[in-house]
Amino acid sequence: MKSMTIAGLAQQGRVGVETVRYYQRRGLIAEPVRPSSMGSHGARRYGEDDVRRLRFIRAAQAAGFTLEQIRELLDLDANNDRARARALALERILVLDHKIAELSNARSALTRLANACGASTKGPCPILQAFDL
Amino acid sequence: MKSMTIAGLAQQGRVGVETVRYYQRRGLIAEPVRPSSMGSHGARRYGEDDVRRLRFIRAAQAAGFTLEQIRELLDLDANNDRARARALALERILVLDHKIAELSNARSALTRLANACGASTKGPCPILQAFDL
DNA sequence: CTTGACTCCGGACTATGGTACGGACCCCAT
DNA sequence: ATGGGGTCCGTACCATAGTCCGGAGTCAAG
Repeated sequence: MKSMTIAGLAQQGRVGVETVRYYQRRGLIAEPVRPSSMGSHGARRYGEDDVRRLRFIRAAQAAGFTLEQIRELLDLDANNDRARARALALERILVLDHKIAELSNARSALTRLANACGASTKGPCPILQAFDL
Repeated sequence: MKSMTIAGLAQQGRVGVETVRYYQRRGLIAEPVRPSSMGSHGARRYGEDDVRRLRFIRAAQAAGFTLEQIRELLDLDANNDRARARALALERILVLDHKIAELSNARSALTRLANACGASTKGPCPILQAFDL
């Protein structure tokens, strides 16, 4: 399993082939040289590094980074720019903390709403009031 | 402050006028009858109910509902469909729990990354490894 | 040596949630 | 009564992150 084609890479990264191609266009994944015996056609081959890169992209996305920011992170990795990487990470942690708090509040509101709507079958279910924190 | 124009409503809901109009097109906010003395022109007037509705939309968005789902919630509120409202709330809580866990993991990963990148100035800053949980 | 699966590529299309624009119209203060 | 700002309306445009399409080339098995 040392070398695979784009379909294999996509599968290992749990994304579609078109998504891989899209990331290539966006500069997130390098387009390997084609081992064309002649002319310029032939399928590209990918390895473990590409799979790691692809997985990193998905994880970073889950962390809320945009593809553009992920592109920067990958560049940073190549450049070994520790300070900038650290700054981006700390910045994102702040946003994440905010987001986590927000979602937790929303969760409380929804729990209250679900309880209120389950409590009885009469009277209005206070949907609009659910988020009045 | 009993009645206001669209600009006032937008301000109270901390959104832009264009956004209010967009929500109207999407059916999230009713378009009040225009108190046209004659013909069919005259600015619409909005009240506290509309502000509440607008704020609800923003809060529900923060909870991860799409505008389409929010439209459904608002319809439910009008219809008093407790069961469906409860189901939507419970469903969303599951997604929220998943999302919160995901973001918490990402936060840990970023904290480790920030530490690693701050620890020393030499050696590679393991950006790609940051999300290998 | 043909057929079918896969690849490459550019460009068009989708969904979501807005944001901007231009012309027509209307209301209020000066 | 007039001029500027606000409103109304449709349409167009934006960013993000894909997803799909059609044609052309290629490769491997039968």
